[in-house]
Amino acid sequence: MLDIRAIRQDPDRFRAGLTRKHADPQLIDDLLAADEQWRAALTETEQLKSLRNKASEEIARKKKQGLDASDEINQMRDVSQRIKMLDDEVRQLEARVQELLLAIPNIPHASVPDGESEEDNVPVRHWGEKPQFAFEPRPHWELAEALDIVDFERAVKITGSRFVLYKGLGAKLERALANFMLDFHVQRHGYTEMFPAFIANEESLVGTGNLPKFGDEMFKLEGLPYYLIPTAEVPLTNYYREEILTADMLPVKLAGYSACFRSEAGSAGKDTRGLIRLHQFQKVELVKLVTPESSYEELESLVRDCAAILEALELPYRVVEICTGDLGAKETKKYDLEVWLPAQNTYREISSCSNFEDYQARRAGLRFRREEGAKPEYLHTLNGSGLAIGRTVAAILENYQQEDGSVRIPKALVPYMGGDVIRRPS
RNA sequence: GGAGUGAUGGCCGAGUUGGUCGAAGGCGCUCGCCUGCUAAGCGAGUAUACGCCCAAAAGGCGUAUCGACGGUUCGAAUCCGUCUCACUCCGCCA
Repeated sequence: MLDIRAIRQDPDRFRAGLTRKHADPQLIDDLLAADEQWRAALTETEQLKSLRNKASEEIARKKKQGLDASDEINQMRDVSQRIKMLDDEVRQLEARVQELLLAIPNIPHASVPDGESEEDNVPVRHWGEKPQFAFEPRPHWELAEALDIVDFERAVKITGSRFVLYKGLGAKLERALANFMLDFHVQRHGYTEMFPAFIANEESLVGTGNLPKFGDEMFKLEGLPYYLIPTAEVPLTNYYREEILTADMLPVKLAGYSACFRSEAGSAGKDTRGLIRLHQFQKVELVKLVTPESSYEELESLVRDCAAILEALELPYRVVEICTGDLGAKETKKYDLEVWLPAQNTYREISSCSNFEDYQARRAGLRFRREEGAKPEYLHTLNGSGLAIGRTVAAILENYQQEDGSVRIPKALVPYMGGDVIRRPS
């Protein structure tokens, strides 16, 4: 959520920001109109309440002295009626302002490259050597099926399409990656490990910005105000919701493993094979709560933290800076890490690292005090995938495959796997 | 799931015959005084949000907030209703 006071003060800046993001700048004018109505009504009730408070004191005093106060009481009867009506109006107008405010996207940071779509995203850095094969590299789903480590067909029987079941060393690989990533971020990067519930309530989802606008991208529990989390970002960012932190707690760095559930509405026909786009996948997510002045530095270090996993696994990747047209609603700036998938001859998103500035912090009431007695200020929040595990499995299978269909295990993962190769069952 | 108890400020805790209660008192914290040092003692201060005034800050004014929502009333922390949460006991359960 944007700062309504900042919008009142300089609406053009926000209209321009929305235009850059290819959002409708008219949203700002709708908001300002509603805001004006709300404040006019608010001023009126507050004046009446002030009158009533004074009269109440007067009545109390008179009664204490045994004097008659029925004149005042009768007058206030009407005033109270009027207040009741106006209060109702104020509530509705305020709700309208809130609704509009919650629906307005964040505006991009000045450094974000302009662009229409993902076509215009800017690769900023490449790492690693793409593997050379003396044979035609096979896609990860073929490898996985041949190795009998992922069962695509039976998973559909058990649940439905876009669900998978890991089996044998596939299941172990999934578990090994989770452990490896968590240990790595905790030990090398100083994150605190968190294991959240996979269900979150509506307040939390509003806090991170998934509601009210993106409810159809999630699975909702029938008859309950609960959703399956689309990412551990939700519980982690909401961990300190409605709290005021002290400066010495910052930066807060959390690493959480969870399953992530996405309805993938509107993605029919895309990535229907393999491990790339599923209704459930597992991920280690990094969340940071930081001071406003440090958030862009923290974004760079977040990208490095996530990239370090790819480097440790020796998977080639590139960093892409997301352009204004491809930026999500909540973000001011975002980098994607894309891993090399040789069988598809393409880079594929495996992590997404974003700065939200105070957009989520305002929604979730995440604040801090610089020192004892100082005014509370909103934090900046960031998050990044470190990494999406299913896509990491896909990347390992494709990059580490050998001609006989076996797959080597990256060195860093061998202690977690207890072996250095996955072979075809005999 | 059944029964009971409770929810007040950073914390503890008064306040339930409705009336200057944003809320006593204590603790904590901040600043100052005092004091060989520390402790103790003394004094002052110590919530949040929103609106208005002010170019802005400082500051001032107003409104709201005693779990949430709604009701009664001129007036509610105090009365009534609904809900939520926490705790205890019983049942069930990995």
